[in-house]
Amino acid sequence: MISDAESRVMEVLWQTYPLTADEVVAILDGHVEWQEATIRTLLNRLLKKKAIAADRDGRRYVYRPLLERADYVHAESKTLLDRLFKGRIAPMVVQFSSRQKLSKKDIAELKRLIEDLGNE
Amino acid sequence: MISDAESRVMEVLWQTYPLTADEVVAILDGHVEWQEATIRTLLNRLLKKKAIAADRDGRRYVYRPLLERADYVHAESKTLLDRLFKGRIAPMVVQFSSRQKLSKKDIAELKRLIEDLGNE
DNA sequence: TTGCACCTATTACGAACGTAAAAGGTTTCT
DNA sequence: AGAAACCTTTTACGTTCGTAATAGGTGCAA
Repeated sequence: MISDAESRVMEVLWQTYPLTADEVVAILDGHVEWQEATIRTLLNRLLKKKAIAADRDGRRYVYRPLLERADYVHAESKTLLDRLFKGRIAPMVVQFSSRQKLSKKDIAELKRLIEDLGNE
Repeated sequence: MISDAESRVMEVLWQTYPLTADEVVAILDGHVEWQEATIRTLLNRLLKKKAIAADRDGRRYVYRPLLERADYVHAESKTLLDRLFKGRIAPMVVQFSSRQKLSKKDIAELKRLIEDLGNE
């Protein structure tokens, strides 16, 4: 429901909000190669999709997210897992680690998680 | 590069190949609600994208995958991880488990993986 | 050999996307 | 008041996607 380009804008608002359109543009500048007009279009599409809200602030609007990042992230993750790994996370991790060496940090984090899950 | 609908067709061919268009249609029947024509369109788009190949077999074609599932799966996973988790898998697992209880099977599998990775 | 059956290839069409320019409405400066 | 500046809202346009229908070619039965 939220497109790739739109999610770039969401990321900005998840980081800080409220922001004016100009501020969003400023933050994205250098990271993406979009014209200001493009970013305004994306803000409007997100508005129409109720992913963000706009509050009037004097003569301009300030935008803030309505959709929460955690919900979005979970939905996207679940879609991918369902589509490619029958909904299970372990096979994804296994597959991933067979292609790309996990960092020490990753291993440590996973280890800790497993331990926590184990003795609860 | 490969769309959602197209990947449904790829899954069929990854499972068994070569297959005629009719066979693909037969296998998908009941799983998706597409007309035969739709599936043929998808096969042609996949051909154009070089994701599959068609070999003439008498008066018809048999299709087989060119793109390997493991490559596709890895690419898709990586894209998602990069976009949402800065490329790291552990945060994804942590996030996921905070939203959705991991099955015993998942936990066991992860545990085994971690152990294998640990002492190598 | 001619029409039919059976395939494949071409064309269609609306919605969503990426990307952006143009038009409109308010302040504000002069 | 009129023009300029600054925002927002509309409109645009080429692609890709989902979903199909139709046209085109070829071997086989009559």
